[in-house]
Amino acid sequence: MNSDLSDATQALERAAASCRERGASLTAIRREVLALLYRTPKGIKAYDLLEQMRQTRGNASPPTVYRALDFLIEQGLAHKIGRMNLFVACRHGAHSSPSLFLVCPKCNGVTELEDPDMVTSLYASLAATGHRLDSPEVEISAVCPQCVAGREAA
Amino acid sequence: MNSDLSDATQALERAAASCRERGASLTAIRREVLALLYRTPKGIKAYDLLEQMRQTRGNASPPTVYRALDFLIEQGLAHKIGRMNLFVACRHGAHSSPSLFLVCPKCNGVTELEDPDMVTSLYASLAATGHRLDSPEVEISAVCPQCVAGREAA
DNA sequence: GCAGCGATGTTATAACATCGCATATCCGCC
DNA sequence: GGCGGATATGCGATGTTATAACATCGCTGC
Repeated sequence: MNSDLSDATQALERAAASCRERGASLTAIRREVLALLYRTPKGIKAYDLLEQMRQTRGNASPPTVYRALDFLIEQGLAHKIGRMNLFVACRHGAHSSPSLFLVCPKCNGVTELEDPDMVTSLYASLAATGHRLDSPEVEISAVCPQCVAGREAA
Repeated sequence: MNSDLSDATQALERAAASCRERGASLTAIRREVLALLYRTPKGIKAYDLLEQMRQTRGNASPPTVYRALDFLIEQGLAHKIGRMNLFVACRHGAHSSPSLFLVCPKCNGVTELEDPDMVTSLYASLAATGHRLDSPEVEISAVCPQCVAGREAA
């Protein structure tokens, strides 16, 4: 039972473990931020995150949030979506392959697309021009199914 | 002779013509902004653009620049690179297919990659998940050849 | 003239992100 | 136990990016 809750808890445990392996530590603040990211799969803005944080931690300030986010991104546990200034949790524990993020311009939601063929194809194109893919984030602006169907669903 | 200069001039003429076709007009301000974009193929930030603008147009303000940029983007003459808050001119007159931008995290440079196969593959993946590609901009963080070679070239 | 309209000017402010420095906390070491 | 360094946090100010809101200008058609 209690699927969501225990899923999130397990994910946090895994995240903590993977940090430990690297000699980093998932402190209380970072853990809270990561938990909030897990709770908002469509992505969340730094200042909305800050507002949430203040409910349990009244003295939270912008640096509190940004430092935690920077840490999580460094650890590969989260990503930043540049276009929308949105942050999302990474879906796969050890982002083995780069991720494609679909950012919906209508509702600002972010979903992650995993498509190995896509990634392979990308790599080939990049290699051909001498580029090297370095960040595991590929952002694509695309209208999400809800907004395609409902014409404004958020 | 005089390759660059006349190239830019020709590009501006083409841009003006394509605006006219749509009932839009490439005014002096917009033309200046576009010219500046042509001169900085690796992309430029809005406030740097503003600074440039002020040299010939002392009263330029943020909205001056942002409105011109919005217009150029609407007309498909420019793109915004979300991750870096960078603006670049579009390379192909009438962006028939979406563009792939390679953003170098080392030097912040932007290059545009045209790869029809890539785009086809992308479309297929998106369609499979119910998404619809709406913006002609796809940003990919990738180290550019110079930085791959030189280990910090900017 | 003057209404209508798109473009521009101008001021202020919203939204996003970082700096700099002081303090606290953890951990290994003596 | 106490010291010292590294890491994390608190906190205020500041820097950077973008838009809101409203006034004005200049053209075009009537």
